[in-house]
Amino acid sequence: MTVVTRFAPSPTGFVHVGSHRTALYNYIFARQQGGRFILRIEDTDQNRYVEGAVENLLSSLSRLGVSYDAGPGKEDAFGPYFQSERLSLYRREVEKLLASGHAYRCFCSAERLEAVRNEQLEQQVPTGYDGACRGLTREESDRRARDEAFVIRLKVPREGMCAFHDIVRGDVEIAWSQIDDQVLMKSDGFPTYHLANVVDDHYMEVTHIIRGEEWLPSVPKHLYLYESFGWKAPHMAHLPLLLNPDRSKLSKRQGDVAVEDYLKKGYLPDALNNFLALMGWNPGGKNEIYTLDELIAAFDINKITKSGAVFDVQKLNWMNGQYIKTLDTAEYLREARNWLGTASVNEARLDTALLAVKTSLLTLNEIPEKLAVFIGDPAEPEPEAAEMLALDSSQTALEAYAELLADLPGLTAEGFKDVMSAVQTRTGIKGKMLWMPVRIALTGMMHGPELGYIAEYLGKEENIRRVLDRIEGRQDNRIN
RNA sequence: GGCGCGUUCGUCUAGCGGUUAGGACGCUGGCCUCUCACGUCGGUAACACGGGUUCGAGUCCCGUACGCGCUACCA
Repeated sequence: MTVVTRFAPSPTGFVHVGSHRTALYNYIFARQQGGRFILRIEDTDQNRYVEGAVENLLSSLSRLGVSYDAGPGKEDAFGPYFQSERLSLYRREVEKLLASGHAYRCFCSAERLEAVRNEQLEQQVPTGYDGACRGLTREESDRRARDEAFVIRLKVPREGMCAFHDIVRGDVEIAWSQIDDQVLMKSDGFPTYHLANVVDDHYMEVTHIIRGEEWLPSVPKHLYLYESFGWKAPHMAHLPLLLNPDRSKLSKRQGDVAVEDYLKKGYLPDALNNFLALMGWNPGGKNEIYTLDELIAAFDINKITKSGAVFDVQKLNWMNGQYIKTLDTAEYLREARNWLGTASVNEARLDTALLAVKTSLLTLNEIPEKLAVFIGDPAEPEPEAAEMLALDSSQTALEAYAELLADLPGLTAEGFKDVMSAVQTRTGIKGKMLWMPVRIALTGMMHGPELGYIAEYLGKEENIRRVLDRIEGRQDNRIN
């Protein structure tokens, strides 16, 4: 039997990183098993419709390289893949349940339901439907259905235990007495998640349901539905939640949660996938860096972690930095040029500057600030830097540097090292005492990217000009 | 409140009865003939608690505590 997994989000906004992790696991498992991965849009709640949410979802998946075999825009015999386009199917199926006595019509008003609920809350007893319509005869139900609004509820067993196996949790037991007579069909004719997901998973031949832990408590309802229909239930794996640093469920209040937010900040898709895949599953061993293909090869659905995982941005940052470093020059340059923002860098030498900051980047959006050292006039030296500059040896070094440079046709990062060696040979000044004065003269600062890159970026003339500016008593005696 | 799930360094985790409890991030020290970063070599730090079972428990069982989830005509 070929494995079929599905990612079934409801289009209510942006793609949460936790949702993306779920999508990833479904995708990775299907690919690994040589199976199919499908995308189904669970748009059964008309009140939660959000403009553009589907488009956003699709683009998010595509940007992260998670492709589906069937779904929106990729229809096949098992579609359509929008639940809102499958309403007649749900109605047909729920009729079967009504006929077999596994479900019943409920005519209770929203007001009555609320009153019941308040009463239960007050009495401190478990809340849930009180079963008022559960015992209605078929005749009475049919009669009232002609002119009264109703919902259809599942008639769950009242006694005994529901035991099932979850790939992540192992054996789980829940008493049927704890399960409510869940609404399957709303009064607006739309199915609830519970009905729709069971019907669709069956007809779409889904073999493995991989979803968030929040669904674990409703498994009995789903299992009862499968049983009532006479269908075989898929295997299930309920994933641990992603958490905030304070261990509450990952939420907007404590940072970014949308995949798109991270993309906007300059995180690479591969890094994001890698990081998310390792939240809840781990191959063991020293390595933490895995491409999507490597994840597919290494993944083991039986080794998914049980406990929630705190989303640690620091580790994501590190991982993203690792991915940036492994980008080859052409790829990096192409990507980096999209992140210049308003930084006005010398177009002709842009690549030199970009390459100079490559290893120091954690995220691509740091590029403008990292490039600042290359732009405009050198900064005014801090006291410590000015002090260093004033040293006799510094002055000697700078003079030698300017003179030796003047004899050269041009300046490259490589040539810069040669000049520095020559300065050392001539003056005997070396190490920090040699490099610092030059760095300060060129940039005004004591920190920054590798000096050779900066020297190359500025060019011979500008090097000489800046150095001479820092030689005392020589301000009026420029070489240019 | 009820039910369910969970609990190994600060964080992500390895461990599947006998280990000096391993790795990664972070933090930190050294090195890399300039700084920072990179890289590299070290260091720091954990089995929630209490009972069992066993020659032996992070690993199995029970309880307690704490955390989280569910408890809708939302998913």
